[in-house]
Amino acid sequence: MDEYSAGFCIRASRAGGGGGGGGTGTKCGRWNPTSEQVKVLTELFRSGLRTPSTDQIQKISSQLSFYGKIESKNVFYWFQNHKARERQKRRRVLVDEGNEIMHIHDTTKVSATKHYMETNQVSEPERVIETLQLFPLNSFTESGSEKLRQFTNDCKENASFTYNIGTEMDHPTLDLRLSFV
Amino acid sequence: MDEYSAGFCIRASRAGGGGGGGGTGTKCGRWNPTSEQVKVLTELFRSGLRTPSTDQIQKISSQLSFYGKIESKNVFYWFQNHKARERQKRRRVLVDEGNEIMHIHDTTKVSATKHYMETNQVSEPERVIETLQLFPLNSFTESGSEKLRQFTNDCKENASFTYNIGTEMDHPTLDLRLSFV
DNA sequence: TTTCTATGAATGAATG
DNA sequence: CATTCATTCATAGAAA
Repeated sequence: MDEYSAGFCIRASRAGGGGGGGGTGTKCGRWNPTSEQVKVLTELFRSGLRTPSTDQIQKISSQLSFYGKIESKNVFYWFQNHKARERQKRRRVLVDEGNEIMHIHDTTKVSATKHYMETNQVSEPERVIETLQLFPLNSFTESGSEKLRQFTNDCKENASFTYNIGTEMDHPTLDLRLSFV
Repeated sequence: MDEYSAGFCIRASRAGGGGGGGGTGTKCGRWNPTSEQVKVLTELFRSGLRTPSTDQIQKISSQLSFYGKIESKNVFYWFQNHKARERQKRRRVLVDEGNEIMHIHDTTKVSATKHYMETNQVSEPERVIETLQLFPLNSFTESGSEKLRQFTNDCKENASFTYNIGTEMDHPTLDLRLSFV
């Protein structure tokens, strides 16, 4: 539910068969990477790149646009997801080894393992090779506005907050703003 | 789907509308905003509020607690994230558009490299409506960020991006890493 | 068809 | 304010 969605490409909710997009239109579809794009991205990942900087993302996106439509955010999400899921899998495996009692027919793990076996990912921790120099981490020292501190301890949840805005809180008061004066 | 369903709260009312109530008592780990809450927050953001003060956060949180469980820190984080992602998105879109321009020579292979909708309606200028006066927006300074210069320096590429079009862009370099230097 | 899986996209919650 | 992690939603494509 983000802003840049095309006006009416709504996803109603849970597995909504009602389908806003219709599907056949393919207009609001999500990015469908080509095999070449995936190949390059995977290669970069395997080379050690995990979280490319904004600059890197832009360059990668530019390069990959040769193979088909792509946007920067796609690259961003791809790395984000890829890293997260690799870690997720690893963690699940660990847990699985911990409780080796309850995986009778673990089809999920099998298929996932099969898929990731060919790329040789699971057993490669932080393989930062010579391309490391290409990823300058931008260091910036900046403020420490720990304003959040005030809210972390804040646990006052006045469920019975009585605000007399219009004398009726029955339904959503769209004029909530008025009470902020 | 039965492996990690340890029993988390089920998404109740993100896009469903109404509903809101009911299972608000779930022991969800993280805040799951109601559609009404999101609506109000978005409206506030749209009205120009970007970095609410502590006081404003408290009030907003109190008001929104009517629609469901919420804490001050949720409001704080919401604005933080919304602003950050808005900016991040805008940056990406700008660059993508720039890339699109410099990929005109790709019209040979890339078949359907049309404009993606991506109708960023985010461009809501000074939409400070009448409700602005109702807000003591003491912290409305979008400027003064010297750190922001980090990206102005990046804009240099946009202007004089002399890509080696005629030379070696016939087919993408398979060893992409080297081209990112 | 329906079901399941892989994965793109989104966002709450941090951290620096 | 920028960046990152964790979790979840949503959906295209493969199985069944």
